[in-house]
Amino acid sequence: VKRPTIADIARRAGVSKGAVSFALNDQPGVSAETRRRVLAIAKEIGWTPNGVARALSGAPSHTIGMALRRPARILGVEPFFMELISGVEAELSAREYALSLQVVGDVDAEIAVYRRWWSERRVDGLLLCDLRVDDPRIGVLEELAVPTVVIGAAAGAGSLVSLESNDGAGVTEAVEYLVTLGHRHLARVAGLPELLHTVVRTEAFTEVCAGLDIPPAVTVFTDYTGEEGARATRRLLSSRNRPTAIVYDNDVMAIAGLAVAHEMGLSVPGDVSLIAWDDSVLCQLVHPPMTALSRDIPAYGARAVRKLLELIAGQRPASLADEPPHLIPRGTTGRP
Amino acid sequence: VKRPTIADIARRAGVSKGAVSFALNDQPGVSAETRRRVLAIAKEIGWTPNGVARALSGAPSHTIGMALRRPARILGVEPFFMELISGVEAELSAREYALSLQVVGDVDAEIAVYRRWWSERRVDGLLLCDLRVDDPRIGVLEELAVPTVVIGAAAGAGSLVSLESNDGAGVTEAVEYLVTLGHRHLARVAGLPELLHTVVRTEAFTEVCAGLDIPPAVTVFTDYTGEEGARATRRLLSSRNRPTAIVYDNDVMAIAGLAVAHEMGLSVPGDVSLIAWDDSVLCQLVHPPMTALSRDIPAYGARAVRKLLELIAGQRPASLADEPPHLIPRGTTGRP
DNA sequence: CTGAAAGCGCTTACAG
DNA sequence: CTGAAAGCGCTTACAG
Repeated sequence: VKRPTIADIARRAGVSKGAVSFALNDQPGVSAETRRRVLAIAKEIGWTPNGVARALSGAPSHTIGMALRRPARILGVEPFFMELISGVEAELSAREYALSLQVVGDVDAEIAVYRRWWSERRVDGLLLCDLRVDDPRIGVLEELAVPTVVIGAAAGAGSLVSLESNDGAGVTEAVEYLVTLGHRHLARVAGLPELLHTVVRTEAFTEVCAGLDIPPAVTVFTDYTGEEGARATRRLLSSRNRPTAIVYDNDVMAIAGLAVAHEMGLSVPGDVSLIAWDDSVLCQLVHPPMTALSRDIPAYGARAVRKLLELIAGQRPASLADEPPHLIPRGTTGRP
Repeated sequence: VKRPTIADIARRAGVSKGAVSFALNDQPGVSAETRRRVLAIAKEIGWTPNGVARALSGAPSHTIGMALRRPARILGVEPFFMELISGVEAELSAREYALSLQVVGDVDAEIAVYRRWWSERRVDGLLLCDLRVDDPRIGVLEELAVPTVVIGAAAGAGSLVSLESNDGAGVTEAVEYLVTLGHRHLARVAGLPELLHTVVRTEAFTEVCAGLDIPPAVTVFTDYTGEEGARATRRLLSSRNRPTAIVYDNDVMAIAGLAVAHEMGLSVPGDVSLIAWDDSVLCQLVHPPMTALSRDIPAYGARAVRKLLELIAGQRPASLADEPPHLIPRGTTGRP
């Protein structure tokens, strides 16, 4: 059950291990004839490279790393990450790259993982998610000089390359749509306030509301769970100055909000309009079906990977904003 | 930015690299005094082990592997895997183990990944999901003799250790409950027919229905998506011999089925009762709330990991069935 | 109890 | 164009 090594190939081919390595890696230093013979023998005896040995010699690992710090209970609930990962995987596996995924408990553990991965050359680059205000990870990764693409909000990405999620455009589209319908009292059930993309959305809300000359949207921060989404909705809908429309930072909270509205005897969209950020089957299946800001998350992950691979290849891709989300009007929005 | 190695420690301590290695790994062969000194120096200069080098020397990698072969679009939709993974991660990280996760396209790619992982000692063991009828992975893993715990159905697990998901108990509970309510015409919207746990559920249905002296449940196979769940429901509800109750193999399909029933003008549970396999926020948030077969999936993942770690430690844990799912009656079930 | 050495499978300067 | 050697950071027999 012993795997063949380059030493086996070298013996059979009657050349040195070094020559075999050059031939196998398409490097100059061997004749065309030797290269051909080495490749044929490698194929014949079923040789495959030993990634661990390569990594120890400092060769690229053909692996990119991603650490997730969201609490476990949110990971299971939000399809966002699995969709992102499926797009990432699709792009990587087409190029024979692997993904190393690690769930971490806190930012120190996360940074320790990056340091280890990079110093052991276990990864050739990183995908960085969920940027926070004054994120300590940025400085560390800049110092390590590990190829990194920041996903999501990018204002605090420092010198790292980023692929922004264009949340501002989403806010604009949602608010303009609601205002066109006649709404003036907007609310937002937001995610974790320390996440940068929450901040970006909040600022965009302020700006867009001011630009359209309506009162600023009331914002309630949550942890993304259905429970907190329901609680926030209950609070908003029982306040004396009840909003006529609510925008939610994810679909789970929007669905929970819809249930609360029904429970309170309010009609949707008659009494209150609802919009979910990120579309999903959930949004299509509830009654009335949920108006949503949709984006192609797997494609987003795939684009981020392509950028990262360019970076690893020594290019210097530009930071950009990704495609804006687009609004899919369904049954939960109407005139106030 | 160069990481300290055991050679640095050896130089400072005035001993050999071998002695340092023994001290660091708590192996016999060094005096208590030397061990203490080595440990102190390692801590002082911030030494951490290089996993790649250890792996190349055949030491345990403190990593377990898991390959997922579900199509990407299903991964994003079903919370099952993220919940399982979060339980697995929780248990692993408490013991300083890492998880290697790889999404693969087909069974050959999956087997290739296992061979590579094992021969490079990138993993100490595997978690195996989604067993199929005559699963070719079993024979390969038996031959490689890699510590493996099979999750889910275990009938075809060969000599591998398994932690069955106890689907039979779930079927019994659901069917007995429906029959007690007065149902006699049951249907089931099942998952992929080639998955072993689908087969196990089908057989359990046949057996339980026969035991309770009611006609066998009509079964429609799907790919787990909401689309196919909706289509299957439409077909069942428009057949001349309409079932009075439908059990779904996952929550997404059950929610889709509920939407179809509403669309067709049928009352739930007045005209038809619905039960979802696996509870989730979706089930709690729809109207009426969905009766569900609930199980603690993170705990299940954690238990599987504990079994695997026992196996890796050289013990021979027994194969068992996990806790049975329990029925949570909600609004979608009632008398026919 | 300790040291010196070989080896894991590869890559990469360094000589010819 | 090719070979022989050193090295990546560790572990583990093998001698003392």
